[in-house]
Amino acid sequence: MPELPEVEVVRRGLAQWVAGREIVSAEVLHPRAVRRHLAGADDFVARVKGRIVISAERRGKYLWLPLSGAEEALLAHLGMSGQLLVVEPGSPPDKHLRVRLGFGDGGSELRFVDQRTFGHVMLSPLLDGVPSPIAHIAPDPFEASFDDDRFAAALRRRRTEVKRALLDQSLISGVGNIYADEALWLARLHWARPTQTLTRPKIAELLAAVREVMTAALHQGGTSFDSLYVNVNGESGYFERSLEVYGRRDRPCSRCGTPIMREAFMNRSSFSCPRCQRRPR
DNA sequence: CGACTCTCCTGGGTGC
DNA sequence: TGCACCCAGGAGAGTC
Repeated sequence: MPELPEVEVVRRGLAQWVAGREIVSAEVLHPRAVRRHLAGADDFVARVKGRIVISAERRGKYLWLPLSGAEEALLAHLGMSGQLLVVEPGSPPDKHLRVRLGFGDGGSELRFVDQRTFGHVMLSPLLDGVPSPIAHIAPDPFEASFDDDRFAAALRRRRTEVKRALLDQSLISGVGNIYADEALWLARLHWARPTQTLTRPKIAELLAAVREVMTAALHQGGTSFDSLYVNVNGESGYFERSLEVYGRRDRPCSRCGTPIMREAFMNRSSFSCPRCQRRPR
């Protein structure tokens, strides 16, 4: 599942392999992939043609490619299973190929591949450099505009559980189920801890944990990156080697040896150490 | 507005 | 071997 670190690896790949190139052809193979482009697939195709990709940007789990001409960007979200692949033209089509872009230099093409189709691409206006459909989400914790004190104040005003708040992209963007569990483990917080009981030092510790697990993941994701492969779909190797709790039910906590437990929460899984992360009363 | 649930989707795994 | 079912989960839409 691509969260902030995986999406950042993709962004770097796009900046390296796609920026500066002119889009000359586009093909939408599955309408659901452009469902948020309300003017439709034909409009999407017509409007990306002839545009030069200026750069590759990211906020949280969203990626966008500002395009030449009007203040517009090609906005993408990978959902659960989305990949952006840079491949040689004519290479065999992937089973779940949804959108294909070709470039004027005749070189590699950009493919959006997505098995579960939770991801999407669209063309959207840029307002102050940010695509309008994501104007409502908060900066991610690696942006200069992310304000730790503001986050702490907003978190303490909430009347909810800390994990639910971490997953709320309007409070902090880029955190998904996996890194939420990992950061909570590192900060020794149970996912059900009421946000209004968190002290400011504890929130600072939690933010540091979020940054630490994501930075570690980014370093590992970056190392598996090679020339024509812009995909990182949560399969960078970080999953296998470095996760402390996610997906590790019944395996020993690396701090205390207690078996990790899995609980259902928000229709998904939460993994935690019952000893290091005491459930609130 | 805040808190919360529902819904979208596919394919691998599992139990009978 | 077939089939029903469960599970993974981001985030917008909808409810209260």
